[in-house]
Amino acid sequence: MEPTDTRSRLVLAAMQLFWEKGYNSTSIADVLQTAKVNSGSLYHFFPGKSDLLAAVLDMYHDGIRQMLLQPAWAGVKDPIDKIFALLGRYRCPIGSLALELHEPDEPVRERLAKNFRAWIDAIDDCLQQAKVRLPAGVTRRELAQFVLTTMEGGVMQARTFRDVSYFDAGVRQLHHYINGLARAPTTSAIVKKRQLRQ
Amino acid sequence: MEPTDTRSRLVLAAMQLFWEKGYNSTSIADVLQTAKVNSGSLYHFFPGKSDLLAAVLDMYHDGIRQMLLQPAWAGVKDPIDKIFALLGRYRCPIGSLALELHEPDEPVRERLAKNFRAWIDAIDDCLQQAKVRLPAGVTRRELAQFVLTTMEGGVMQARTFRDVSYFDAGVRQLHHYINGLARAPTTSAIVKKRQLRQ
DNA sequence: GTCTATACCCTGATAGAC
DNA sequence: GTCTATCAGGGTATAGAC
Repeated sequence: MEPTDTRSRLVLAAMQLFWEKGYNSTSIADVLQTAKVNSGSLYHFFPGKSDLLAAVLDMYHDGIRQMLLQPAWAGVKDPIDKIFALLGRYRCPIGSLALELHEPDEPVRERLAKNFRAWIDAIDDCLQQAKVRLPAGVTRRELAQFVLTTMEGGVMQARTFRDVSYFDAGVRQLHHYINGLARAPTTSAIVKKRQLRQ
Repeated sequence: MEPTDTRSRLVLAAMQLFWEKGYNSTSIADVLQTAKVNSGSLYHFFPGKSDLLAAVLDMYHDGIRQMLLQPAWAGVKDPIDKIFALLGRYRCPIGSLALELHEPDEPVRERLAKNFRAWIDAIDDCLQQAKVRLPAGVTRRELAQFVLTTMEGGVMQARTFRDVSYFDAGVRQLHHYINGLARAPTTSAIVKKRQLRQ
């Protein structure tokens, strides 16, 4: 398993192409050409195209911490800020794939869901850390899902209008919402005082 | 132009199939079979498949008031309630198409945007009617966009998780957000009093 | 405007030698 | 594990008589 063995080259090429052109518009031939691999080799590793997609989704999932969260959160302490650091940097690449596939086969669908869940978990963690600043009535998990909803919906609108500001506007609204919910970052001592006051 | 002329049958069949199976997974042959039309006739009316899609999108756009807004708003007076009546009933059929097409040609993209804009306009109208109940700082248009963002993002998540409750959860969060912004429905007299008080 | 037949291409996938 | 050559099928679109 060298850094550029055949299988890896295939998955990497597929990842890139699926991202750039979408799944349907990427042909096996495209992947072979980009990866500089021959047809026979691809089918040695993968039974078919959708298995290649599954491998790509696995790679996304496995890399989420190291490749996405860590760099986005470098130097960011406040958990709420972390959420928006994430939104500021990424437009969840999985989302485009998720809707492009109208009825994905089960292995693929599972992996899409697994990726979504990983994003929601990451945001949920942030909210958990900001727990004391959130009012009691807030369903944390649901709010975490809502962050992802905003991200996905924003991506879709931005793409259709060919204008990223639609994405930004969605994030701004979400920020407004969460700011309205959460108290400003404070030390736990101050928070406790506030809680007592209510 | 009878009610079931060839062209209409084609557009209607395409609309139905694009909705059920998606655009890519619907073949021309599928459309022909459903519409009970022959290949030659289709190409007499439409240069190609994407032109058929454009016609479908036009039909969606032209029907938005009569077929979507009117039935959803029957008996609903409060403008904020109208927004959620819409969300309660529809899952914006255009959204699925919008992301399925990774890079739609310009005529199609324009029509997708036009449809989105029509939805945003409808929601914007509601917000406009509820204007006095919204705080001054709210960017109305952006909030209207955000409603659509929630809708689209919710559709995507619900589909991936194969669970509509993800959509419902998004709507609930949005409701929570807007409730936090808007004052309760009141007569204009009371509203005026409140405004004076501030 | 409608019909049948069909061209033509690109797709995913396979065969089988090396 | 890798290579070349190739298949079978379905896709969009066309031809040309009626």
